[in-house]
Amino acid sequence: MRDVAARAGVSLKTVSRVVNGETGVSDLLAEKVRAAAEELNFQLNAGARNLRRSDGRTGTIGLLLENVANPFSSAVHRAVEDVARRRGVAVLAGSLDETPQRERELVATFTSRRVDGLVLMPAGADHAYLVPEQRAGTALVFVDRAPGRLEADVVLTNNREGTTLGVAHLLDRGHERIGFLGDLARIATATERYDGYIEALRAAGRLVSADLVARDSATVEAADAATTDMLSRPDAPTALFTAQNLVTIGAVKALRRLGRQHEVALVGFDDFLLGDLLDPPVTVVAQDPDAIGRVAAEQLFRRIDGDTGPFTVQVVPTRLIVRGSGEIPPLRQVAS
Amino acid sequence: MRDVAARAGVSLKTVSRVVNGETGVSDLLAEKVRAAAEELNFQLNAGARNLRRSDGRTGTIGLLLENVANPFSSAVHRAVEDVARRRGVAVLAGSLDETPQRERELVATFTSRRVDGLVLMPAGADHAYLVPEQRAGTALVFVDRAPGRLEADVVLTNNREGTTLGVAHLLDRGHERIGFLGDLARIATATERYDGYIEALRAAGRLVSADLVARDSATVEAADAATTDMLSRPDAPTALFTAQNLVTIGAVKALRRLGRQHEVALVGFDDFLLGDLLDPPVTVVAQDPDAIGRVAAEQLFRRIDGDTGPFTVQVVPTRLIVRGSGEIPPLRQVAS
DNA sequence: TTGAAAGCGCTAACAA
DNA sequence: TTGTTAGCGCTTTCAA
Repeated sequence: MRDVAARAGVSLKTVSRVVNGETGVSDLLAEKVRAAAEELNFQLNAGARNLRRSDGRTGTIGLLLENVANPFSSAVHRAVEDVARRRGVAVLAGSLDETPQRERELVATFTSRRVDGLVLMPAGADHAYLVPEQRAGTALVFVDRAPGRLEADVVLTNNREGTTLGVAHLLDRGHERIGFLGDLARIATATERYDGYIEALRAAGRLVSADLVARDSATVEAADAATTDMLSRPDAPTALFTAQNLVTIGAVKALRRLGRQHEVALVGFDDFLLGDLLDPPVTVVAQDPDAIGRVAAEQLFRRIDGDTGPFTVQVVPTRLIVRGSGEIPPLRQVAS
Repeated sequence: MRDVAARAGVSLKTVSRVVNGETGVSDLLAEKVRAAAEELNFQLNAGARNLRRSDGRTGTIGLLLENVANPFSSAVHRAVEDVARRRGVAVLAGSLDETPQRERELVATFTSRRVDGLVLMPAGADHAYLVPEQRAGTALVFVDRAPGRLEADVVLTNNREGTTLGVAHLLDRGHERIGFLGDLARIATATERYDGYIEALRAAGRLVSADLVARDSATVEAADAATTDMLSRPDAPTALFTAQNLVTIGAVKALRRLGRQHEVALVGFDDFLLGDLLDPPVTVVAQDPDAIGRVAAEQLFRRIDGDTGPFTVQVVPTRLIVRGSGEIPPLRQVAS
């Protein structure tokens, strides 16, 4: 910037004014400055500006996701990016892989770069460590999972209600024995979905049978095995509710291998690419990652802009997408 | 940092030494400093450090992708992140949506934050605008597509050879009329894949028939329509090569709707989630986004670490994954 | 082993 | 309308 000033024959401050689009610079000088900046390929140093500025804004936010490569996380990412882009804000992103320690490391990496705010899909359960950061003015919005030991804005999926919706759909079609396959029980959303399953059964006056429940089936392979196992039992379920993406895929694989995909009903939580092209097409309770990301980013920027209202909990609704697998009627038990 | 110094009763410089792990500080003082830093929740300001440091490193890199939410891009993202994480480097990411203007905007957003390097999956064809940036010492690695009017390191997929492999696979099974459905011709990789198709036919002594080629079918809908159209012609192909992800899905949909998915052979370029669960499972020429991202990031850090060797072109091989759809034999034309 | 002083590139506050 | 000075939080340089 000094070089630009020298070349344009003006003071540093004048260059600063032109670069920042401030008023009160004559057209003549402004033009000279612009020409000099162009010739020297001048680019404002955002770090230096931030150091001196009174508002202390870096125009950068941090985004902590389960895994930048997973479809749900990356859809949230894209939605956050779109909101940030409109304001010229850059997005630092990182993956946590359900590792609380990684969460703390990434938060430190981002806050040391003085991000204006953080959108977190948290891996840990205790966020008290963020209190000083929050007090220092960093905006914090949690997505998909609520913070622990910390008050902050949250944007959540309707996990319990969505599951209830899906399970009720199966009950309505006459299924009496509905199996539940879920993600790791230590993950809050997994527990909420399990609660939804229980609630739907209770509401219909059904008993919950322990041998129809397989929680902690976190991978495709585990879900495949659990499904195979559950269906081989004497009192096998006539329908399955799979509470997560990979779990659904594992169940589809197992049903396919057993040749029972047109016999056992299936409703999955969370939509996935090509679910409509499978045979039968998979009925799902779809989340809306796009809305989650957008709502979270908008809340974040509201805080960054100075909103000091009470913390909010925003719930993004799920939607039942009927495609076929969830509408298979119960198989009549053959008397043996 | 000044506060920490005051509280520990030492000079600024001593705190700096401790925080940076420099040697030559007595254990006593170092401990005092650490205690004070802890009490005050001290966190080093990365921006201020960068402003003063001689090497000018920010410990941040920029990553420009086609779209952070698309499976190929996000897999590259994850691989880059993993390499960066090992060095404590943060990653700024953004989507270009095939828009050259957006590419320039994002580059500016990132370079004004003084990233140490940039990994680009470019949208534009002219990268001369990056010359000053490159001269200023920003490391530049292109992925998936080569730069235009600029010399830089590149990591590419074996597009032409991969396509040749897939088309030869169909020729080997006796197909004489093989349709080609491709992405926008202005995208370099799309053209390379088309060239591979031509080359495979030529190598087998076949003629290229214009009515078997539909380039510019960039969306699922366009590919669906093109497939439907092509298969309704008198001299319809007995096999299809689809040169991109969404194009493959469009073709699958069309074949399914026509009820000909077990009749017309299909080989797609680029693998996709659940391709193995479709009926028939889809044979593909798979790229390796993981390797692409890893190799690119490693090259980037080599440059950041001062490697001044000649620019490199690294080609990541593709792999034919045989699943069923590509092994359907040619349908005998019924004499009418 | 420790510290004082200068200055990175920029903007705030004030002066001309 | 334009410019001068100080200082953001840190590291470098040099001195003690």
